[in-house]
Amino acid sequence: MTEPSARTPAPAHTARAAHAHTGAWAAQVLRTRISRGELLPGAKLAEQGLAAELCVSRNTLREAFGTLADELIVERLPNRGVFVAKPDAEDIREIYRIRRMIEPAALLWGELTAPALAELDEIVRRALAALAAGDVPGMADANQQLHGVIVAMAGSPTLSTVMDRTLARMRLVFYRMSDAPDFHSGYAEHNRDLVRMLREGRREEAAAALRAYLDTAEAELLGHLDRWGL
Amino acid sequence: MTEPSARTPAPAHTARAAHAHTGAWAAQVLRTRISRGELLPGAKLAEQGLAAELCVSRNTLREAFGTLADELIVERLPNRGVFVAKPDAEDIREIYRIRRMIEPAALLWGELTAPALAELDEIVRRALAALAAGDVPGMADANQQLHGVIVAMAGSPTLSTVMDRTLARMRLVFYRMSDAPDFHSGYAEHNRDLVRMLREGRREEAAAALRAYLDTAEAELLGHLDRWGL
DNA sequence: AAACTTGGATTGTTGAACAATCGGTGCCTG
DNA sequence: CAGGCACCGATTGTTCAACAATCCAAGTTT
Repeated sequence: MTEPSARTPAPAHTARAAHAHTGAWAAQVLRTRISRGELLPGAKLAEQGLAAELCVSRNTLREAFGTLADELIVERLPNRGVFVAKPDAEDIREIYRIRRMIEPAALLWGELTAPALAELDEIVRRALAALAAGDVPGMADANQQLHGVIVAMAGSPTLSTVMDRTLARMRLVFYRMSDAPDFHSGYAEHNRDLVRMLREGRREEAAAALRAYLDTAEAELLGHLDRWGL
Repeated sequence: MTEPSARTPAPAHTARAAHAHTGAWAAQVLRTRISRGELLPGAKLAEQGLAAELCVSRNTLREAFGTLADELIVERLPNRGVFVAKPDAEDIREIYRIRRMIEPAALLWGELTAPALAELDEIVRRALAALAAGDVPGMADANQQLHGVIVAMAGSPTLSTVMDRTLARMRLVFYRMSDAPDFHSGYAEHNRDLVRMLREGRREEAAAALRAYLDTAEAELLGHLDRWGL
């Protein structure tokens, strides 16, 4: 069953792409919804309703759940259901443990190509523009892209996937703290300095600065999580 | 869940999976079989036969396939079937890209505890004993354990999982080259030196040595892959 | 009011069914 | 005799309907 699905009142969803595997397609739909904040941390994903809404069988939806659970975007409670992951303090610590390892490693030992540097410059430019415009989502996007490109310097698809999933979990953290103040304003200029060090070949310095940066960011997030409780 | 496993031989009778995650149980069974070399790279995993042998439905087995495909232990060719992964040169390069990042990072920035050091010593001791006895599988095991413990110093379950999966892929590489000469003899003493540097707090030195070690190991594997073709 | 029982809803798993696709076989054509 | 083409069986992709197991909440009993 590829395109058709014309048998049900296709809900507000134009997505009817040629899905290689229906399960993967469903996973991508849910991934996107979660990433956009349409499904907030803690929300329940009921099999019956979702299967009907996506026009896939429960079995196929279940396959998608397995994928998302592997990515820790979703939590599976046996016999209770599937819920959007709700990162707690320990999750935040784990996120930063990962980032504190692979990001500085990529800075130190990754391949520093001209295109990569150009890309970093462009992202920094966008981040500074967003900062000047007070565009918080824009700064958040640029920030995530920058750190993704840093890890991409390692040249490893696997590590880039790990980073992508980690950043997806970071987004869940931010959705949990949507009422907390802005975290990104202070980081745009910091990122600019980081790229400058890289361009000048001061790799050890950049790695150390990034590790310090990640330490303070983690502490700040944990502090706000404490303040805003739960 | 799924009990203490311990149930590979008898196919039919005893295998009534306890109600937990039958899919995860099936995945673990296949993971073990592959890791032991009972299923060699390139072997086909037919849905029908395997489902019958494991006493699970095709749907459940398919869930297990999804898990293993995510782990890159298994390759899924659309409409053709599922096969045990057969790592090629590019896979080897990717494996070492990963290891060259996360292992030295763990050495540099991980937590160097006394129990971890004791564990490393014990593993080195076993590796040297295996070397003296000419016990190649023993050396291979000790080697993998050592590098697993190194990454565990990072304190991150996620990174340890990445490393576990990477080592599982390494095992597939070795199964592909079972006719090639022994790779491990030269590494036991190298690992001993590595642990000594760590114990003396010479972290940068240990990280650099490990990166060099990984470079030569990769080159050696790639060379043998070329020599023995395909 | 606390503990127990019951009922309804949801998940976990299965088996069968059907469409889609692949690999090979053998025929036909040139 | 070589090459291409259509058919055929086998396997995969997906769905459906059913049932057992489990959980949650409400109602009942003491």
